[in-house]
Amino acid sequence: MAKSRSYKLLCPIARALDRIGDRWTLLILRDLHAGPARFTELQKGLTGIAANLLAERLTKLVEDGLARKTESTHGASLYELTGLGKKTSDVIFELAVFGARFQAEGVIATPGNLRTVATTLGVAANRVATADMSFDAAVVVDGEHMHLSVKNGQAEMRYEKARSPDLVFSTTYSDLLAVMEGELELETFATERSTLDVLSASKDSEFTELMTRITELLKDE
Amino acid sequence: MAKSRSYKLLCPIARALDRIGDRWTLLILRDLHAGPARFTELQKGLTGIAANLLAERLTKLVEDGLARKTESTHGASLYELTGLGKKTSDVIFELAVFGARFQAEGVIATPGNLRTVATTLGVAANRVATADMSFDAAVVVDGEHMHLSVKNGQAEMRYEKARSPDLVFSTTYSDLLAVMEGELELETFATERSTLDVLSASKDSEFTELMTRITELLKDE
DNA sequence: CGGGATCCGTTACGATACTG
DNA sequence: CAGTATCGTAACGGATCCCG
Repeated sequence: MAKSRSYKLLCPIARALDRIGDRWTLLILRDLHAGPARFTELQKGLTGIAANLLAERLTKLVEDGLARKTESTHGASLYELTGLGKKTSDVIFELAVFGARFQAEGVIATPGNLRTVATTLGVAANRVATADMSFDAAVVVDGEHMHLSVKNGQAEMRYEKARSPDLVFSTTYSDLLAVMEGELELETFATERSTLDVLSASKDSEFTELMTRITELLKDE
Repeated sequence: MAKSRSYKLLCPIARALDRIGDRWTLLILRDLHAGPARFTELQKGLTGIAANLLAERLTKLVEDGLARKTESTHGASLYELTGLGKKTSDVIFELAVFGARFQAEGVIATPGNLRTVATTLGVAANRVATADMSFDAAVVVDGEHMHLSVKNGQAEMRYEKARSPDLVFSTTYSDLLAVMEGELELETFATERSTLDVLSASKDSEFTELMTRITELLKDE
């Protein structure tokens, strides 16, 4: 079971690719970085993946210790990253930064869910979060709920509803992409293309600061 | 020409993988980070790659603007990274860090040349170099010559002979791997398993500091 | 209905051989 | 030396079926 060609080379990069270099594997990890997910949920987010491939990849991720399968109640299996799996966030972040240089081309499939957005924003936020920031934000994109929590210089974005957020930030997927790609001014985006409901005073400036830093991060090519 | 399945997904990570996610592509980039190389030289370093695959991948890298082919004199073609291609160094560095957690397993092929080592050390050095460092080091591993130049907080390792180095550091591939994997103490490595010929005074402490920082970088998992 | 397993046509890979 | 050509094999992709 679980194939995958191995490079069998004595090099850390090759060893990394033997674990996470297979087709789809990094995208599966990407979606898992947004929190535990079920098989069908992953399949929806990874437009076009075949069921057998997703099953194979998940099996290998579990074998390699990057993910774990937790059977919750009545066989409803949940996949989540292990500590080792979470270490891939830096790789994923650098891929996102590199990929942000290119325009989307040709016919593009819309993802079945926005886990991809959650992770991309999450790893970016984690890079720019400062120690003095501390808040819980509900981020709503095209009606899908995400939960960004920042504390102690660490940021984490989960694809789930926030219970008691300090603020609620709402926008659309296309506007978010536009601002990421530099085609929409952050100013316009913040004032006209999104809404920010502040529930807890003084947290909004921290959130705005974080968003500003993220766009700057992607800007310096 | 130049196939490669495309994810066609609206996500920066998928866009990155459409460029550099194909099998072998990241390893080719790895070797190119050690400086311009010829077809056969790349083929030697990438143990096991088929000639047609290497040709296909190089064509695609050129098409995508990550590499360029410079016909020098009598048809002796050289491949080198473009500015865009060099931007992959962060991705490669993070892959190396992640891969360094795993032990080499099973039957492993020895690389035909040590470009892989040059790049791995080079990207690591680039992360830990400080602005006050400035030297040219000749690094010799198993008789293969590399050139590490550090200046203005930037480090670059090339797979070539240094012309006028400030120091010459010699060791073996297996000892280098052992110290990277934490199986050999840096102290033992530096005093017994390698030689350091200082040609220019005061540069040796800078080099030692750099090496210390690299091993520490890989240590904090 | 969620979570796969099985089957099968298509595509990419890998090894070897061959050519300018 | 720098690839191209060929071909068997392995992996992918899509669909269907199955089981709790």
